[in-house]
Amino acid sequence: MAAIVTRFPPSPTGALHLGGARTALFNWLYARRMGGRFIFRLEDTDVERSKQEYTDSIIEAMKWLGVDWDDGPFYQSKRTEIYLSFIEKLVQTGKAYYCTCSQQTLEEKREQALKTGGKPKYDGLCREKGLPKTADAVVRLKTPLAGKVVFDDAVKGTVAFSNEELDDLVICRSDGTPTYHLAVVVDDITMGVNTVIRGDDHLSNTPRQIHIYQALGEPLPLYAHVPMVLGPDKKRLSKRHGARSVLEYRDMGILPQALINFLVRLGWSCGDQEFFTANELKEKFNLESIGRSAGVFDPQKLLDINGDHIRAAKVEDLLDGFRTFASKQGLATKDDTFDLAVIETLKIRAKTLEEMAQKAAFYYTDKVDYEQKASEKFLTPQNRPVLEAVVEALDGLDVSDLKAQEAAFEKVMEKTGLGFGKIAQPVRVALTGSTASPGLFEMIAVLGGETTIRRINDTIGQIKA
RNA sequence: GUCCCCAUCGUCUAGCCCGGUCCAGGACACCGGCCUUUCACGCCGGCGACAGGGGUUCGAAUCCCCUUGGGGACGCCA
Repeated sequence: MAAIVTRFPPSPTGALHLGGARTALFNWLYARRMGGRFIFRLEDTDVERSKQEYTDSIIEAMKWLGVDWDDGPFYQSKRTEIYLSFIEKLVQTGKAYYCTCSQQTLEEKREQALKTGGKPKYDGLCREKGLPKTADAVVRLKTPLAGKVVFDDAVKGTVAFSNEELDDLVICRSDGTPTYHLAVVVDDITMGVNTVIRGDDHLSNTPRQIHIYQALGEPLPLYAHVPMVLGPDKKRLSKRHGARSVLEYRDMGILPQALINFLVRLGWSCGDQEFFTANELKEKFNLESIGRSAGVFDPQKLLDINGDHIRAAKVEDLLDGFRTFASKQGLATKDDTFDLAVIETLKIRAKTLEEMAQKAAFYYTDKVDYEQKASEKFLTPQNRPVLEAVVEALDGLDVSDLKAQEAAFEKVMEKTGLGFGKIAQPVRVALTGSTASPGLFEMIAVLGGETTIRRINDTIGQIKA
Protein backbone atom coordinates (compact mmCIF):
# COMPACT_ATOMS: atom_id res chain seq x y z
CA MET A 1 0.00 0.00 0.00
CA ALA A 2 1.25 3.43 -0.94
CA ALA A 3 2.39 5.79 1.80
CA ILE A 4 -0.22 8.14 3.14
CA VAL A 5 0.08 11.71 1.93
CA THR A 6 -2.05 14.36 3.59
CA ARG A 7 -2.04 18.12 3.30
CA PHE A 8 -3.24 21.26 4.99
CA PRO A 9 -4.14 23.99 2.51
CA PRO A 10 -5.37 27.16 4.22
CA SER A 11 -6.13 30.22 2.22
CA PRO A 12 -4.27 33.25 3.55
CA THR A 13 -7.36 35.39 3.86
CA GLY A 14 -7.28 35.44 7.63
CA ALA A 15 -5.38 34.14 10.61
CA LEU A 16 -5.27 30.47 11.54
CA HIS A 17 -8.34 29.94 13.67
CA LEU A 18 -9.33 27.00 15.83
CA GLY A 19 -11.25 25.14 13.17
CA GLY A 20 -8.42 25.39 10.70
CA ALA A 21 -5.89 24.46 13.31
CA ARG A 22 -7.81 21.32 14.12
CA THR A 23 -7.92 20.35 10.47
CA ALA A 24 -4.18 20.90 10.27
CA LEU A 25 -3.69 18.79 13.36
CA PHE A 26 -5.77 15.92 12.03
CA ASN A 27 -3.86 15.82 8.76
CA TRP A 28 -0.52 16.14 10.46
CA LEU A 29 -1.26 13.53 13.11
CA TYR A 30 -2.64 11.09 10.60
CA ALA A 31 0.42 11.39 8.39
CA ARG A 32 2.69 10.92 11.39
CA ARG A 33 0.73 8.00 12.69
CA MET A 34 0.81 6.28 9.31
CA GLY A 35 4.43 7.10 8.64
CA GLY A 36 3.37 9.17 5.65
CA ARG A 37 4.01 12.70 4.45
CA PHE A 38 2.33 15.93 5.39
CA ILE A 39 2.22 18.76 2.87
CA PHE A 40 1.65 22.42 3.63
CA ARG A 41 0.20 24.54 0.88
CA LEU A 42 -1.20 28.05 0.64
CA GLU A 43 -4.26 28.52 -1.49
CA ASP A 44 -3.76 32.11 -2.45
CA THR A 45 -5.62 32.20 -5.75
CA ASP A 46 -7.95 34.85 -4.45
CA VAL A 47 -5.75 37.82 -5.16
CA GLU A 48 -8.20 40.24 -3.64
CA ARG A 49 -8.32 38.74 -0.19
CA SER A 50 -5.00 36.97 0.17
CA LYS A 51 -2.45 38.84 2.24
CA GLN A 52 1.17 38.20 3.01
CA GLU A 53 0.64 39.06 6.64
CA TYR A 54 -1.88 36.24 6.93
CA THR A 55 0.55 33.82 5.34
CA ASP A 56 3.14 34.88 7.86
CA SER A 57 0.83 34.55 10.79
CA ILE A 58 -0.43 31.13 9.68
CA ILE A 59 3.14 29.90 9.44
CA GLU A 60 3.94 31.40 12.81
CA ALA A 61 0.95 29.64 14.31
CA MET A 62 1.92 26.30 12.77
CA LYS A 63 5.41 26.61 14.13
CA TRP A 64 4.20 27.60 17.54
CA LEU A 65 1.97 24.54 17.64
CA GLY A 66 4.85 22.41 16.53
CA VAL A 67 3.06 21.17 13.45
CA ASP A 68 5.94 20.48 11.11
CA TRP A 69 5.44 19.72 7.43
CA ASP A 70 7.47 17.54 5.11
CA ASP A 71 6.88 19.50 1.91
CA GLY A 72 6.09 23.10 1.21
CA PRO A 73 4.90 25.62 1.78
CA PHE A 74 3.65 25.61 -1.78
CA TYR A 75 1.92 28.65 -3.16
CA GLN A 76 -0.86 28.22 -5.67
CA SER A 77 -0.17 31.64 -7.04
CA LYS A 78 3.14 30.30 -8.33
CA ARG A 79 1.64 27.30 -10.03
CA THR A 80 -0.63 28.95 -12.57
CA GLU A 81 1.05 27.33 -15.55
CA ILE A 82 0.43 23.87 -14.19
CA TYR A 83 -3.27 24.60 -13.72
CA LEU A 84 -3.50 26.11 -17.17
CA SER A 85 -2.05 23.02 -18.77
CA PHE A 86 -4.64 20.88 -17.04
CA ILE A 87 -7.41 23.22 -18.07
CA GLU A 88 -6.12 23.10 -21.62
CA LYS A 89 -6.16 19.33 -21.50
CA LEU A 90 -9.75 19.29 -20.32
CA VAL A 91 -10.87 21.58 -23.13
CA GLN A 92 -8.89 19.56 -25.64
CA THR A 93 -10.50 16.32 -24.61
CA GLY A 94 -13.96 17.83 -24.69
CA LYS A 95 -14.40 17.61 -20.95
CA ALA A 96 -14.64 21.37 -20.63
CA TYR A 97 -15.78 24.27 -22.75
CA TYR A 98 -15.67 28.03 -23.08
CA CYS A 99 -18.59 30.02 -21.82
CA THR A 100 -19.34 33.66 -22.49
CA CYS A 101 -22.39 34.18 -20.35
CA SER A 102 -22.08 37.43 -18.45
CA GLN A 103 -21.88 37.41 -14.71
CA GLN A 104 -24.82 39.72 -14.52
CA THR A 105 -27.06 37.44 -16.55
CA LEU A 106 -25.99 34.51 -14.42
CA GLU A 107 -26.74 36.39 -11.26
CA GLU A 108 -30.20 37.28 -12.50
CA LYS A 109 -30.93 33.71 -13.44
CA ARG A 110 -29.82 32.53 -10.06
CA GLU A 111 -32.06 34.95 -8.25
CA GLN A 112 -34.95 34.06 -10.48
CA ALA A 113 -34.44 30.36 -9.84
CA LEU A 114 -34.25 30.90 -6.10
CA LYS A 115 -37.42 32.93 -6.20
CA THR A 116 -39.40 30.31 -8.04
CA GLY A 117 -38.10 27.57 -5.80
CA GLY A 118 -35.75 26.09 -8.34
CA LYS A 119 -32.10 25.20 -8.14
CA PRO A 120 -29.81 28.15 -8.71
CA LYS A 121 -27.56 26.35 -11.15
CA TYR A 122 -26.03 27.19 -14.49
CA ASP A 123 -28.38 26.34 -17.33
CA GLY A 124 -25.68 25.05 -19.67
CA LEU A 125 -26.34 27.65 -22.33
CA CYS A 126 -22.85 27.50 -23.82
CA ARG A 127 -22.30 23.82 -23.16
CA GLU A 128 -22.80 22.62 -26.71
CA LYS A 129 -21.89 25.79 -28.57
CA GLY A 130 -18.28 24.83 -29.12
CA LEU A 131 -17.23 28.41 -28.49
CA PRO A 132 -13.62 29.39 -29.18
CA LYS A 133 -11.39 30.95 -26.57
CA THR A 134 -12.08 34.65 -26.24
CA ALA A 135 -10.84 37.36 -23.94
CA ASP A 136 -13.77 37.31 -21.54
CA ALA A 137 -14.64 33.63 -21.70
CA VAL A 138 -14.49 31.34 -18.71
CA VAL A 139 -13.92 27.60 -18.88
CA ARG A 140 -16.57 25.33 -17.50
CA LEU A 141 -16.40 21.65 -16.74
CA LYS A 142 -18.89 19.41 -18.54
CA THR A 143 -20.62 17.77 -15.64
CA PRO A 144 -22.42 14.52 -16.39
CA LEU A 145 -26.13 15.25 -16.80
CA ALA A 146 -27.41 12.06 -15.25
CA GLY A 147 -26.30 9.42 -12.83
CA LYS A 148 -24.82 10.03 -9.45
CA VAL A 149 -21.56 10.47 -7.63
CA VAL A 150 -21.01 8.05 -4.79
CA PHE A 151 -18.03 7.97 -2.51
CA ASP A 152 -17.07 6.44 0.80
CA ASP A 153 -16.14 9.07 3.29
CA ALA A 154 -13.97 7.90 6.17
CA VAL A 155 -16.12 9.67 8.71
CA LYS A 156 -19.50 10.13 7.07
CA GLY A 157 -19.77 6.75 5.41
CA THR A 158 -21.25 6.38 1.95
CA VAL A 159 -22.38 9.68 0.52
CA ALA A 160 -24.23 10.09 -2.75
CA PHE A 161 -25.14 13.10 -4.86
CA SER A 162 -27.29 13.07 -7.94
CA ASN A 163 -25.58 14.72 -10.89
CA GLU A 164 -28.80 16.54 -11.68
CA GLU A 165 -28.14 18.66 -8.63
CA LEU A 166 -24.83 19.82 -10.01
CA ASP A 167 -24.09 22.29 -12.74
CA ASP A 168 -21.12 23.02 -14.98
CA LEU A 169 -18.74 24.75 -12.65
CA VAL A 170 -16.26 27.34 -13.72
CA ILE A 171 -12.72 26.02 -13.57
CA CYS A 172 -10.98 28.98 -15.16
CA ARG A 173 -11.95 32.58 -14.68
CA SER A 174 -12.20 35.12 -17.48
CA ASP A 175 -8.96 36.65 -16.25
CA GLY A 176 -7.25 33.34 -16.93
CA THR A 177 -6.75 32.25 -13.34
CA PRO A 178 -7.95 28.85 -12.15
CA THR A 179 -10.71 28.56 -9.59
CA TYR A 180 -10.46 26.83 -6.28
CA HIS A 181 -11.90 23.47 -7.27
CA LEU A 182 -9.59 23.06 -10.21
CA ALA A 183 -6.53 24.19 -8.31
CA VAL A 184 -7.13 21.91 -5.34
CA VAL A 185 -7.64 18.87 -7.48
CA VAL A 186 -4.65 19.56 -9.69
CA ASP A 187 -2.47 20.21 -6.65
CA ASP A 188 -3.59 17.08 -4.89
CA ILE A 189 -3.00 15.03 -8.02
CA THR A 190 0.43 16.46 -8.78
CA MET A 191 1.54 16.39 -5.17
CA GLY A 192 0.48 12.81 -4.68
CA VAL A 193 -2.07 13.60 -1.99
CA ASN A 194 -4.16 10.50 -1.41
CA THR A 195 -5.91 11.37 1.84
CA VAL A 196 -7.99 14.50 2.15
CA ILE A 197 -9.05 15.40 5.68
CA ARG A 198 -11.02 18.64 5.72
CA GLY A 199 -14.03 20.37 7.24
CA ASP A 200 -17.41 19.01 6.29
CA ASP A 201 -18.37 22.34 4.82
CA HIS A 202 -16.56 20.84 1.84
CA LEU A 203 -18.74 17.79 1.71
CA SER A 204 -21.05 19.18 -0.91
CA ASN A 205 -18.08 20.41 -2.93
CA THR A 206 -16.71 16.93 -3.11
CA PRO A 207 -18.82 15.62 -5.99
CA ARG A 208 -17.69 18.57 -8.09
CA GLN A 209 -14.10 17.80 -7.38
CA ILE A 210 -14.66 14.13 -8.07
CA HIS A 211 -15.92 15.10 -11.50
CA ILE A 212 -12.65 16.86 -12.15
CA TYR A 213 -10.68 13.79 -11.08
CA GLN A 214 -12.81 11.68 -13.36
CA ALA A 215 -12.51 14.05 -16.30
CA LEU A 216 -8.77 13.85 -15.82
CA GLY A 217 -8.84 10.09 -15.45
CA GLU A 218 -7.16 10.21 -12.07
CA PRO A 219 -7.87 8.01 -9.02
CA LEU A 220 -9.76 9.58 -6.15
CA PRO A 221 -8.20 10.30 -2.77
CA LEU A 222 -9.72 8.97 0.41
CA TYR A 223 -11.96 11.67 1.84
CA ALA A 224 -12.52 12.27 5.54
CA HIS A 225 -14.90 15.14 6.24
CA VAL A 226 -14.65 16.23 9.81
CA PRO A 227 -17.50 18.10 11.50
CA MET A 228 -17.34 21.81 12.12
CA VAL A 229 -16.31 23.51 15.31
CA LEU A 230 -19.13 25.70 16.55
CA GLY A 231 -19.22 28.65 18.91
CA PRO A 232 -21.15 28.63 22.20
CA ASP A 233 -24.21 29.82 20.29
CA LYS A 234 -23.96 26.69 18.13
CA LYS A 235 -23.09 28.78 15.15
CA ARG A 236 -20.05 28.20 13.08
CA LEU A 237 -17.00 29.65 14.78
CA SER A 238 -16.37 33.18 13.67
CA LYS A 239 -14.97 36.51 14.71
CA ARG A 240 -17.91 37.19 16.97
CA HIS A 241 -16.89 34.47 19.37
CA GLY A 242 -14.07 36.37 20.98
CA ALA A 243 -10.47 35.29 20.56
CA ARG A 244 -10.16 33.45 17.31
CA SER A 245 -6.64 33.20 16.10
CA VAL A 246 -4.42 30.43 17.39
CA LEU A 247 -1.86 33.09 18.17
CA GLU A 248 -4.29 34.80 20.47
CA TYR A 249 -4.38 31.69 22.58
CA ARG A 250 -0.62 31.71 22.70
CA ASP A 251 -0.81 35.29 23.90
CA MET A 252 -3.24 34.29 26.60
CA GLY A 253 -0.73 31.87 28.05
CA ILE A 254 -2.11 28.67 26.60
CA LEU A 255 0.50 25.98 26.04
CA PRO A 256 0.72 24.62 22.50
CA GLN A 257 0.50 21.04 23.71
CA ALA A 258 -2.67 21.93 25.61
CA LEU A 259 -4.26 23.54 22.59
CA ILE A 260 -3.39 20.49 20.53
CA ASN A 261 -4.83 18.18 23.15
CA PHE A 262 -7.98 20.23 23.40
CA LEU A 263 -8.54 20.61 19.68
CA VAL A 264 -7.95 16.98 18.87
CA ARG A 265 -10.24 15.83 21.65
CA LEU A 266 -12.93 18.07 20.19
CA GLY A 267 -14.19 15.67 17.58
CA TRP A 268 -11.97 12.71 18.17
CA SER A 269 -11.79 10.35 21.09
CA CYS A 270 -9.86 7.44 22.46
CA GLY A 271 -12.18 5.88 24.99
CA ASP A 272 -12.35 8.02 28.10
CA GLN A 273 -8.84 9.42 27.85
CA GLU A 274 -8.69 13.19 28.19
CA PHE A 275 -5.02 14.01 28.51
CA PHE A 276 -2.66 13.45 25.59
CA THR A 277 0.81 14.56 24.71
CA ALA A 278 1.55 15.31 21.08
CA ASN A 279 3.74 12.23 20.83
CA GLU A 280 0.99 10.08 22.21
CA LEU A 281 -1.35 11.50 19.61
CA LYS A 282 1.07 10.64 16.86
CA GLU A 283 0.73 7.04 17.94
CA LYS A 284 -2.96 6.92 18.61
CA PHE A 285 -4.75 9.22 16.21
CA ASN A 286 -6.99 7.51 13.71
CA LEU A 287 -9.78 8.33 11.31
CA GLU A 288 -12.25 5.77 12.68
CA SER A 289 -12.69 7.54 15.98
CA ILE A 290 -13.52 10.94 14.54
CA GLY A 291 -17.03 11.88 15.61
CA ARG A 292 -19.76 12.62 13.10
CA SER A 293 -21.42 15.60 14.70
CA ALA A 294 -20.32 19.19 15.15
CA GLY A 295 -18.77 20.23 18.44
CA VAL A 296 -19.08 23.38 20.48
CA PHE A 297 -15.90 25.09 21.54
CA ASP A 298 -15.79 25.39 25.33
CA PRO A 299 -13.16 27.87 26.56
CA GLN A 300 -13.54 26.60 30.11
CA LYS A 301 -12.45 23.16 29.11
CA LEU A 302 -9.47 24.57 27.25
CA LEU A 303 -8.43 26.35 30.43
CA ASP A 304 -8.80 23.19 32.43
CA ILE A 305 -6.72 21.08 30.08
CA ASN A 306 -4.16 23.84 29.93
CA GLY A 307 -3.90 23.67 33.71
CA ASP A 308 -3.34 19.94 33.40
CA HIS A 309 -0.52 20.49 30.95
CA ILE A 310 1.08 23.17 33.10
CA ARG A 311 1.00 20.83 36.06
CA ALA A 312 2.43 18.00 34.00
CA ALA A 313 5.23 20.12 32.58
CA LYS A 314 8.71 20.32 34.02
CA VAL A 315 9.43 23.72 35.55
CA GLU A 316 12.40 24.09 33.22
CA ASP A 317 10.08 23.84 30.25
CA LEU A 318 7.84 26.52 31.67
CA LEU A 319 10.64 29.00 32.30
CA ASP A 320 10.79 30.80 28.95
CA GLY A 321 7.06 31.14 28.69
CA PHE A 322 6.76 32.32 32.24
CA ARG A 323 9.36 35.02 31.72
CA THR A 324 7.65 36.21 28.58
CA PHE A 325 4.45 36.82 30.47
CA ALA A 326 6.22 38.16 33.54
CA SER A 327 8.04 40.80 31.55
CA LYS A 328 4.86 41.63 29.71
CA GLN A 329 3.48 42.53 33.12
CA GLY A 330 6.49 44.55 33.99
CA LEU A 331 8.06 42.08 36.36
CA ALA A 332 11.83 41.93 36.48
CA THR A 333 12.55 38.25 36.73
CA LYS A 334 15.73 37.02 38.36
CA ASP A 335 18.12 34.14 37.94
CA ASP A 336 17.09 30.66 36.84
CA THR A 337 17.17 29.20 40.32
CA PHE A 338 14.90 31.84 41.73
CA ASP A 339 12.45 31.89 38.82
CA LEU A 340 12.28 28.13 38.68
CA ALA A 341 11.46 28.03 42.38
CA VAL A 342 8.75 30.61 41.81
CA ILE A 343 7.23 28.53 39.04
CA GLU A 344 7.33 25.45 41.22
CA THR A 345 5.14 27.13 43.82
CA LEU A 346 2.70 28.39 41.23
CA LYS A 347 2.28 25.63 38.70
CA ILE A 348 -0.57 23.85 40.42
CA ARG A 349 -2.33 27.14 40.92
CA ALA A 350 -2.33 28.55 37.41
CA LYS A 351 -4.55 27.74 34.46
CA THR A 352 -2.45 29.82 32.08
CA LEU A 353 1.03 31.26 31.94
CA GLU A 354 -0.52 34.68 32.10
CA GLU A 355 -2.24 33.82 35.34
CA MET A 356 0.98 32.36 36.66
CA ALA A 357 2.81 35.60 36.00
CA GLN A 358 0.05 37.58 37.67
CA LYS A 359 0.25 35.40 40.73
CA ALA A 360 4.02 35.73 40.76
CA ALA A 361 4.01 39.52 40.96
CA PHE A 362 4.61 39.65 44.71
CA TYR A 363 7.82 37.67 44.40
CA TYR A 364 9.40 40.41 42.33
CA THR A 365 8.18 43.57 43.97
CA ASP A 366 9.90 45.79 46.48
CA LYS A 367 6.73 47.16 47.87
CA VAL A 368 3.83 44.86 48.57
CA ASP A 369 0.38 46.14 47.67
CA TYR A 370 -2.09 45.04 50.30
CA GLU A 371 -5.54 44.15 49.14
CA GLN A 372 -7.88 46.32 51.14
CA LYS A 373 -10.02 43.54 52.50
CA ALA A 374 -7.04 41.44 53.44
CA SER A 375 -5.38 44.34 55.14
CA GLU A 376 -8.45 45.29 57.13
CA LYS A 377 -8.94 41.78 58.32
CA PHE A 378 -5.42 40.71 59.15
CA LEU A 379 -3.13 43.72 59.47
CA THR A 380 -4.68 44.76 62.72
CA PRO A 381 -3.10 46.17 65.87
CA GLN A 382 -3.89 42.88 67.62
CA ASN A 383 -1.81 41.03 65.07
CA ARG A 384 1.16 43.32 65.43
CA PRO A 385 2.72 41.35 68.29
CA VAL A 386 2.13 38.19 66.31
CA LEU A 387 4.09 39.53 63.39
CA GLU A 388 6.81 40.73 65.77
CA ALA A 389 7.04 37.28 67.22
CA VAL A 390 7.37 35.80 63.75
CA VAL A 391 10.20 38.15 62.89
CA GLU A 392 11.93 37.21 66.08
CA ALA A 393 11.53 33.50 65.40
CA LEU A 394 12.69 33.77 61.82
CA ASP A 395 15.65 36.01 62.51
CA GLY A 396 18.86 34.28 61.58
CA LEU A 397 17.02 31.13 60.54
CA ASP A 398 17.95 29.15 57.44
CA VAL A 399 14.55 29.42 55.75
CA SER A 400 15.46 26.96 53.05
CA ASP A 401 15.05 24.38 55.79
CA LEU A 402 11.29 23.87 55.91
CA LYS A 403 11.53 21.81 59.07
CA ALA A 404 13.34 24.66 60.80
CA GLN A 405 10.62 27.05 59.66
CA GLU A 406 7.99 24.79 61.09
CA ALA A 407 9.80 24.70 64.40
CA ALA A 408 10.08 28.47 64.40
CA PHE A 409 6.37 28.88 63.82
CA GLU A 410 5.65 26.40 66.56
CA LYS A 411 7.55 28.62 68.90
CA VAL A 412 5.37 31.53 67.85
CA MET A 413 2.28 29.42 68.42
CA GLU A 414 3.42 28.66 71.93
CA LYS A 415 4.30 32.19 72.68
CA THR A 416 1.06 33.68 71.39
CA GLY A 417 -1.23 30.80 72.22
CA LEU A 418 -2.65 30.99 68.69
CA GLY A 419 -3.29 28.25 66.18
CA PHE A 420 -1.17 28.12 63.05
CA GLY A 421 -3.89 29.53 60.85
CA LYS A 422 -4.21 32.65 62.97
CA ILE A 423 -0.52 33.31 62.56
CA ALA A 424 -0.17 32.28 58.92
CA GLN A 425 -2.79 34.60 57.49
CA PRO A 426 -1.32 37.90 58.73
CA VAL A 427 2.10 36.75 57.61
CA ARG A 428 0.73 35.77 54.23
CA VAL A 429 -0.83 39.19 53.77
CA ALA A 430 2.36 40.89 54.91
CA LEU A 431 4.36 38.93 52.40
CA THR A 432 2.02 38.91 49.41
CA GLY A 433 -0.66 41.49 50.06
CA SER A 434 -3.26 38.79 49.54
CA THR A 435 -5.03 36.07 51.50
CA ALA A 436 -4.48 33.60 48.69
CA SER A 437 -0.98 32.45 47.88
CA PRO A 438 1.29 29.45 47.73
CA GLY A 439 2.05 27.59 50.93
CA LEU A 440 3.65 29.80 53.56
CA PHE A 441 6.84 27.81 54.10
CA GLU A 442 7.64 27.18 50.46
CA MET A 443 6.98 30.83 49.75
CA ILE A 444 9.27 32.03 52.50
CA ALA A 445 11.93 29.64 51.27
CA VAL A 446 11.77 31.23 47.81
CA LEU A 447 11.66 34.77 49.12
CA GLY A 448 14.59 34.20 51.47
CA GLY A 449 14.87 35.11 55.15
CA GLU A 450 16.07 38.63 54.58
CA THR A 451 13.25 39.67 52.27
CA THR A 452 10.71 37.90 54.44
CA ILE A 453 11.78 39.73 57.56
CA ARG A 454 12.00 43.04 55.77
CA ARG A 455 8.48 42.71 54.42
CA ILE A 456 7.04 41.76 57.76
CA ASN A 457 8.80 44.67 59.42
CA ASP A 458 7.47 47.00 56.72
CA THR A 459 4.03 45.76 57.51
CA ILE A 460 4.48 46.18 61.23
CA GLY A 461 5.56 49.74 60.60
CA GLN A 462 2.38 50.40 58.67
CA ILE A 463 0.02 49.02 61.23
CA LYS A 464 -1.44 51.84 63.20
CA ALA A 465 -0.81 51.31 66.83
C1' G B 1 -36.21 26.90 -2.05
C1' U B 2 -33.12 22.41 -3.48
C1' C B 3 -29.39 19.01 -2.06
C1' C B 4 -26.04 16.98 1.62
C1' C B 5 -24.61 16.02 6.69
C1' C B 6 -25.74 15.54 11.87
C1' A B 7 -28.76 14.39 16.57
C1' U B 8 -26.43 10.64 24.22
C1' C B 9 -26.03 15.14 30.54
C1' G B 10 -25.56 22.86 29.80
C1' U B 11 -20.63 21.51 27.03
C1' C B 12 -16.78 17.67 25.14
C1' U B 13 -17.68 12.64 24.74
C1' A B 14 -17.81 6.61 25.73
C1' G B 15 -21.35 3.11 24.20
C1' C B 16 -24.03 2.51 18.36
C1' C B 17 -20.90 -0.84 13.11
C1' C B 18 -21.32 -6.86 15.74
C1' G B 19 -29.18 -5.13 19.67
C1' G B 20 -29.43 -7.80 26.00
C1' U B 21 -23.50 -7.03 30.52
C1' C B 22 -26.53 0.69 30.03
C1' C B 23 -32.78 2.14 35.01
C1' A B 24 -26.33 4.76 30.04
C1' G B 25 -19.77 5.49 31.75
C1' G B 26 -15.83 9.48 31.83
C1' A B 27 -14.41 14.81 31.56
C1' C B 28 -15.49 20.33 31.97
C1' A B 29 -18.82 23.52 34.54
C1' C B 30 -22.01 23.70 38.88
C1' C B 31 -23.35 22.11 44.15
C1' G B 32 -21.92 19.59 48.74
C1' G B 33 -17.96 17.28 51.76
C1' C B 34 -12.90 15.69 52.96
C1' C B 35 -7.74 17.19 53.13
C1' U B 36 -5.70 21.82 55.06
C1' U B 37 -1.78 27.57 56.96
C1' U B 38 -5.01 30.62 52.56
C1' C B 39 -5.71 29.65 47.44
C1' A B 40 -5.09 25.83 44.33
C1' C B 41 -4.20 20.62 43.63
C1' G B 42 -6.09 15.93 45.07
C1' C B 43 -10.00 12.73 46.87
C1' C B 44 -15.32 11.47 47.88
C1' G B 45 -20.41 12.44 46.76
C1' G B 46 -24.48 15.09 44.14
C1' C B 47 -27.02 17.34 39.94
C1' G B 48 -27.59 16.00 34.93
C1' A B 49 -28.75 13.00 28.62
C1' C B 50 -30.26 8.37 24.79
C1' A B 51 -34.84 15.07 20.43
C1' G B 52 -40.18 13.15 19.32
C1' G B 53 -43.18 9.43 16.99
C1' G B 54 -43.76 4.96 14.58
C1' G B 55 -41.90 0.25 13.39
C1' U B 56 -38.52 -4.58 13.53
C1' U B 57 -37.50 -7.77 17.87
C1' C B 58 -38.62 -11.87 23.41
C1' G B 59 -35.52 -7.38 24.07
C1' A B 60 -33.26 -0.92 21.00
C1' A B 61 -29.25 4.49 23.03
C1' U B 62 -27.83 0.70 19.55
C1' C B 63 -31.37 -1.58 13.25
C1' C B 64 -35.37 0.83 9.70
C1' C B 65 -38.90 4.91 8.52
C1' C B 66 -41.12 9.67 9.45
C1' U B 67 -41.20 14.32 12.03
C1' U B 68 -38.64 18.08 14.41
C1' G B 69 -34.25 20.61 15.39
C1' G B 70 -29.19 22.08 14.12
C1' G B 71 -25.25 22.61 10.57
C1' G B 72 -23.34 22.97 5.62
C1' A B 73 -23.48 23.68 0.32
C1' C B 74 -25.79 25.79 -3.89
C1' G B 75 -20.03 32.05 -6.64
C1' C B 76 -15.59 34.02 -12.41
C1' C B 77 -14.56 32.87 -2.62
C1' A B 78 -11.70 29.26 -0.60
